[in-house]
Order: sequence, then C-alpha cells, then structure tokens
Amino acid sequence: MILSRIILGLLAIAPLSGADLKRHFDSTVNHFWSADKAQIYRTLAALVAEGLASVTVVPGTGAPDSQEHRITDAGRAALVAWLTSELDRQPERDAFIARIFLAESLDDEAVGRLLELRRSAALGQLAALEAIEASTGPARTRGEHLRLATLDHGLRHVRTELEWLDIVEEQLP
Amino acid sequence: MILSRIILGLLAIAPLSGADLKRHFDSTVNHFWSADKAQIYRTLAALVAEGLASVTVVPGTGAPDSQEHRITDAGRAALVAWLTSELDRQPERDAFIARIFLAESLDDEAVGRLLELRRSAALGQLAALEAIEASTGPARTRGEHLRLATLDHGLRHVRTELEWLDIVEEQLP
DNA sequence: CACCCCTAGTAGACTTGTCAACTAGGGGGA
DNA sequence: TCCCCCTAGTTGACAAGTCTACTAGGGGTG
Repeated sequence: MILSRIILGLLAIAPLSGADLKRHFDSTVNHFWSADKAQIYRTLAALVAEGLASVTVVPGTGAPDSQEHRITDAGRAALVAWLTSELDRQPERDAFIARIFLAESLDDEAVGRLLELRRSAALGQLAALEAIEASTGPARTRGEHLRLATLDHGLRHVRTELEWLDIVEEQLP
Repeated sequence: MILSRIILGLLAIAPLSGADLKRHFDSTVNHFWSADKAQIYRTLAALVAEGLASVTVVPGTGAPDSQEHRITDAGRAALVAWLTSELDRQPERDAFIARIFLAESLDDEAVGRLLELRRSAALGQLAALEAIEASTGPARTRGEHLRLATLDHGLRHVRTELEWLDIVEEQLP
C-alpha cells in the first residue's frame, strides 16, 4: 500500500520505468524508503491493473527496451487521497539499538566494536545525504522546497546519531 | 530472526511468558522494536523447538495459567552469537517523510495538518520515553547502564524530530 | 444463576518484503 | 565468432509481520 503510493508520487513528478524507480529507491529516496526490484515491478503491474498508471514501451538505445509508466488522473486522485489520509502509525525498528539494550553479557570491547560499526554506517548515510544535497540547487518550486526539508530531516537525525555515539563511547571505558 | 534474538535477550534478563513479552514490546522496548502477539507466541514456540528456551506452566492466580519461558545454555550461546554478528543493514522506512517528500500537490494547510499529526505522535513518544526514564532509578549494573543509553538515544531523536518540525512549520507560511 | 469482561494463548488467512535464479537482447573484447 | 558482462524485466519460493477471530477459564455484577 505505502510503496504503491510512493511510486505513484514519484510518477507524479515524472514518468519512470521500473529500473528508474529502482535507482531512486537506491539513492534519492533511500533516506526514507527502499524497495526490492521484484517488489517494484509487481507493484507497477498492480498500479496499471488498477488503472492508476499506464505503460508505454520506450525502445532502448544500446540497452533493453524500458517500460515507461505515467500516472493517470485516477492515479493522481488516489495519491492525494493517500497524502491526506490518517497517518499510519509506524513501529520503530532498530536492531542495532536492540543489541545495545541486550548487550550486558558482552564486554566493553565487543560493545565498542558494535558502536564503531554503527558509526561507519552513519557516516555512510551522512555522505550519501550530503551528496544529494550538493547535487541539488536551491529550492525554487514548492516541491523542491518540501524535498529539501526531508533531506534536512535525514541530516539532522544522522548528526544526532553521531553525537549520541560520541557520548556513549566516551562513557564506556 | 531478529525478533527471536530480542526475545532471547529479554529472557536472559528474566523468565517471561508470552503475555509478559507483549507488555514489554508495548512499553519498555517499544522505542526500538514492537511485535504482534501472534508473532510472539509463534516465535516462542520456535525457540523451544530449537532448544534455545524451555517452558514451565505457572498456575495463574485469578488469571489464566501462563507459560513461563526461560533461556537455556544453548539459548545464551545463540544470543551472544547474534550480538556479536555482522550488523544487519536496516532500510530506513518513514511513511510520513515520504508524504512530505511527495506533497507538492497539497496546499500549505494540508501539509500543516500532516506536520501537526507528526508532532502529536512525537510528543506521545516523548511522554512514553520520559515515563520509562522516570520509572527507572540510576543505572547501577552494566545492563542498566546500556539500557539507559538506548533510552537516551530515543529521547535525542524525538527531540531532534520536534526541532525539525518547528523549523519546517516556521518556513511554511 | 446468567451475563459480561478480562487475561493467556491459538489459528488461519493474508500482505509485505526478500532472495535467488532466470529470460532476453546489446555491446565489447579476445 | 564465441564469450562475457551489462541492463530491463520476470518468476517462484519463502520469511516476516499483521489482522481477525477464536478457545478457555476466572471473577465480578445484576
């Protein structure tokens, strides 16, 4: 459900193929959602079956043909309906924090290793977010403004994560 | 997999029944994991089948009998193995941020409503975390220290969220 | 007593997401 | 030419998580 609406939202910005979408889920929107390619193609097929999107085959130049999907009017309506619907409560899920919570049988060194792994993951995210930030100019349209705000959201949380790691590591020895 | 290890970790702190675990997933550990009761009971059965936990029926006083699960030696070994294994990379998933990212067809008022919903959710989480914080004394053991650190993690992120909401709402009109 | 509600635990169907292997065609290099 | 690799898309099996409805017993209330 959520994935289908996110895809619809991306199609509302521009027509895309399954491979294009996969690229988005691996980069620009990766900071709030990701998706397996199998799932993307199946969702796309479902959207077409429901009449929320349409397909046209675009002959590939030096690459396989791609199936460009565009949002339909019904699709736009479904998108707005979702955007304004009740917020789906989302469960927090953080396996790393779970480990720290349960780590009493580990020695300081092992906990330190876990923290270091988390730090490098966080630094990776930070770099990815900064790369996106650098590659987008200043917000000119309403849409760009909103997208920048979500980028900022990601950056703030990653920085908070790094600060927390500093503090916890300091307390360890 | 992750859920089974988290349950194992909780059983390592104290023996618990399925209902006890459900209470934990709804309160103390809710800030990093939650679980459906059907899933908890099935996982518990699997742990027993694998020999990682054992059950004893405890006659209920004024309530149905409960099945107390305790971790076995094999269970402790499996727990440590998980705690020190490679970090499972976890995909970010935030349907609310997705909406903001895709909200260009919404007017400011509708976006403002979304932000307000998110704010009240965040305030609810903040209250829940502060309630847990208030109900736990200062950390005396190693385990308590680590658990407090994860609470602090949650608090910091919730506060970051509230700050971000302030800034975005300020920029809206 | 009959009724209702509460807790502990169970079961089935279903949705969502993941993994791995596969087709099909183009292009490039030995 | 043969082989390999790349991209786009497809499929099946499966794991994880959710939703709904259910059994079974205790206890309190009219």
